[in-house]
Amino acid sequence: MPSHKGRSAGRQRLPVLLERDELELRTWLQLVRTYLRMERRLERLLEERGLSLPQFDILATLAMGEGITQQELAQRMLVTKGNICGMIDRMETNGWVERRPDKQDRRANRLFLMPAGRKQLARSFPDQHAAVQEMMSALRPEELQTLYEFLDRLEEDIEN
Amino acid sequence: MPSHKGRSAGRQRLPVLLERDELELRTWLQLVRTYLRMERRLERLLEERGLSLPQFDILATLAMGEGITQQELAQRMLVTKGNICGMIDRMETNGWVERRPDKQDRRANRLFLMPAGRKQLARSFPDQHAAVQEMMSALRPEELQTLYEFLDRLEEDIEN
DNA sequence: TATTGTTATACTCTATAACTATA
DNA sequence: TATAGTTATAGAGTATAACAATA
Repeated sequence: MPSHKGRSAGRQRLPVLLERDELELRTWLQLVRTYLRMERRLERLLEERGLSLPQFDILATLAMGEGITQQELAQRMLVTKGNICGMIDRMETNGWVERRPDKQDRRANRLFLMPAGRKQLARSFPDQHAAVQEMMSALRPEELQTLYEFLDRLEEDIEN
Repeated sequence: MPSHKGRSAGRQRLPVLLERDELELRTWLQLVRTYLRMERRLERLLEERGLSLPQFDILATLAMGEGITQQELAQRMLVTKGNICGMIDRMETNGWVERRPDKQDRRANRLFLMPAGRKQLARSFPDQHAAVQEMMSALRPEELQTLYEFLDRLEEDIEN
């Protein structure tokens, strides 16, 4: 069982600009490091399936609720509509998703998963899931629950 | 004081692939959302100063310890050496950093901050710091400490 | 007028692979 | 042989801004 006091070679230390022990900043820097480590590993896994992380996110988002518009997708993913347009272009070319014009509002497209997209998600999801389970195993369930609540509260504070 | 139970419009929900309450995955998804929100906000701030987040990271890393090699920088930032080479090119063009050949090992470059780089860091750091402080204010000090420890343990588990 | 989506443009970050110089 | 750095190439993701169609 690893101690959390250990330091390995590549670890960053606090900037010289910080004289005092700045808990907020230290926590943010640790959040970045931890996130990046996990992200890189998950990206590697997805890459084997020919998926980028944003593409996986789009597939997963559509699996949660098909029929959203590109604008809605852009807002959920915190990117611009022009960005989403290009990403959907690529994913539609691959046959993973489909644009269907909205009958009521003819400006809008509704987005749907195609069989190939479902298949991609179904194939890559178990890997992602297993990797996440493994990476999270350093924390006990009650600790995970606490971590989740802390992160949730942080996010709420930001979006307001 | 915001409750952590609230749900706003753009929040994602769990994929349909998940029947049970998967704490690990739910926590990871929340980590992603929280990280992205904070990252976007900090990127906006840096953008006003003409800095990208990776560039800021490099400046901050060098401020922590000048004279590291490109290879060492690549390892700390979890990217390839070719990547670092291009980034240092851009930053050297801007006069922010400098390559100095290592006398002992003539294959290697040692990286140093230039006055303009120090100035960039000194100008952007207070903004970043204040934003981090504000975003982290949803948690009390003892909660921040706990969050830090959890993240640290997670990272250790991954890098081993 | 406002909104949805598209297009054009540009830039950063990222990776891989082949290459040079040095160890 | 192995390592540090460079270069060339490629691609994704991101943004902005101007545009068309529709509301």
